[in-house]
Amino acid sequence: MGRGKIVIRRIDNSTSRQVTFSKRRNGLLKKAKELAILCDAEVGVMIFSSTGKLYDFASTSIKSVIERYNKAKEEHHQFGNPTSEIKLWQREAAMLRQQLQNLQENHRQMMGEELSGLSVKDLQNLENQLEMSLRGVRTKKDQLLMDEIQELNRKGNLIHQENVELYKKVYGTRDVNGANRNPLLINGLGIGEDSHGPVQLQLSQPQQQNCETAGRATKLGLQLH
Amino acid sequence: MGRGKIVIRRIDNSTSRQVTFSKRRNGLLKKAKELAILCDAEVGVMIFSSTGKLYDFASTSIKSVIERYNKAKEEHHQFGNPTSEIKLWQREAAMLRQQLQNLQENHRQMMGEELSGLSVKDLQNLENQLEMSLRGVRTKKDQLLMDEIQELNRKGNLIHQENVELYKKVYGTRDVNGANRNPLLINGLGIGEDSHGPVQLQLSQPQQQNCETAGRATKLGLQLH
DNA sequence: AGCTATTAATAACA
DNA sequence: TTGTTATTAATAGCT
Repeated sequence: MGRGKIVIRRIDNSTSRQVTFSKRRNGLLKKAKELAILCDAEVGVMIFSSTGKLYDFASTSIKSVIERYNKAKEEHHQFGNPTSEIKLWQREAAMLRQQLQNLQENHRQMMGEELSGLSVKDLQNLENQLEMSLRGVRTKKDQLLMDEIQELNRKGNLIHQENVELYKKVYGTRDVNGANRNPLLINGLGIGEDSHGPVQLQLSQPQQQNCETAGRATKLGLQLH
Repeated sequence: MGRGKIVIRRIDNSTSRQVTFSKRRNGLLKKAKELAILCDAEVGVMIFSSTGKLYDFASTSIKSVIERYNKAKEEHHQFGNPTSEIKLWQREAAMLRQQLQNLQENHRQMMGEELSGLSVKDLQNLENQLEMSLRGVRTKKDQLLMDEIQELNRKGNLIHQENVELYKKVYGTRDVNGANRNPLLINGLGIGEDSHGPVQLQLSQPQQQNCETAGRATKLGLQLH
């Protein structure tokens, strides 16, 4: 229900993620409100943004909803009314520490460290993941470089145009394309030796090749057309 | 969004109200799920139908959401109660959360996700790291496979020895090495067709080759010596 | 429970 | 951030 279809998967781009969060959060809260009114239901919604900010809605009150939830689960006073706030924070810290530890172990393995204890199958999975990551990174890098080159071409063309105009002004309309070549750097970048037109740069090959593509020419470089 | 427009007001007809409740409840839960996934948020929804039945969703767990909610509310009213120990634990948790977030971002990049925002240089560094990791993982895997093969060889040799002993017992000392070959699987593994000695297996090449090593033989397999 | 005609939500863009 | 609009998604009214 937008300009395009999307798959439900964490949005990579942080800005888009925030915009979508804001819009969908409002949508969710509105729907919760409507459900409560239309169907005479008691509804509670709690949302924490990835930055930790809280947004909530309750048709009655969050307190009431939580109490009713606890009652329904027959776990009175289990979560709603912590005895010791300090203990609560200690548990939070312990949980975070645990998460951190898990992620750190995972991270070390992805760094190629601490591999003892892994089976051949584990290692194969890790290897596949790394290969996939590598492909992604290389693709992204190639893309950036291509963009850069395109930008350079654009600028080169502008300069070339400018020079052609200048040439006309200096020499009038006579002999613009003929012999008696102007010593001016006609393309504005000073690398197109024989070119009469605008410079065109591009990657001669994908930036990096996977092993599967080995055997083809692999030199990375700029090529003039 | 239906055959006709409706106003948000309690539906009088009990049957319609129940049908609408069922449909919109599913819609709300779906939207909550999507918000959590798309925007990396922690979301909890609790719904009580007018008949008192409970329906809920939580991206983590209702328990976690409620605890976090309580914490957030307490934090907000904490001005009057600056207990030093609580603040200590809060800072600890905040620090851990920060660490976790940093590591998560790093991890996502190593998984080849969320690469927008990285420069070509960043991507090059990441690529180098991934290549290094990949080499480490492959080396470790090769080592494990080599160990496995060595163990198989050891066992194979033991079996071979045993068979030689049995052969001697059956045929006495005559013609142990001569013609009239025994149909017994003399090496105990059934793959050494012409071998007169113990079987020797080994990796013909490193398990995987990096691009740098492309051009050398790359077939993975077992080789008999 | 299914099926559409419609409305509502929202993804992409400005 | 806030608004606009082309599309998709949700769903109201029926079967």
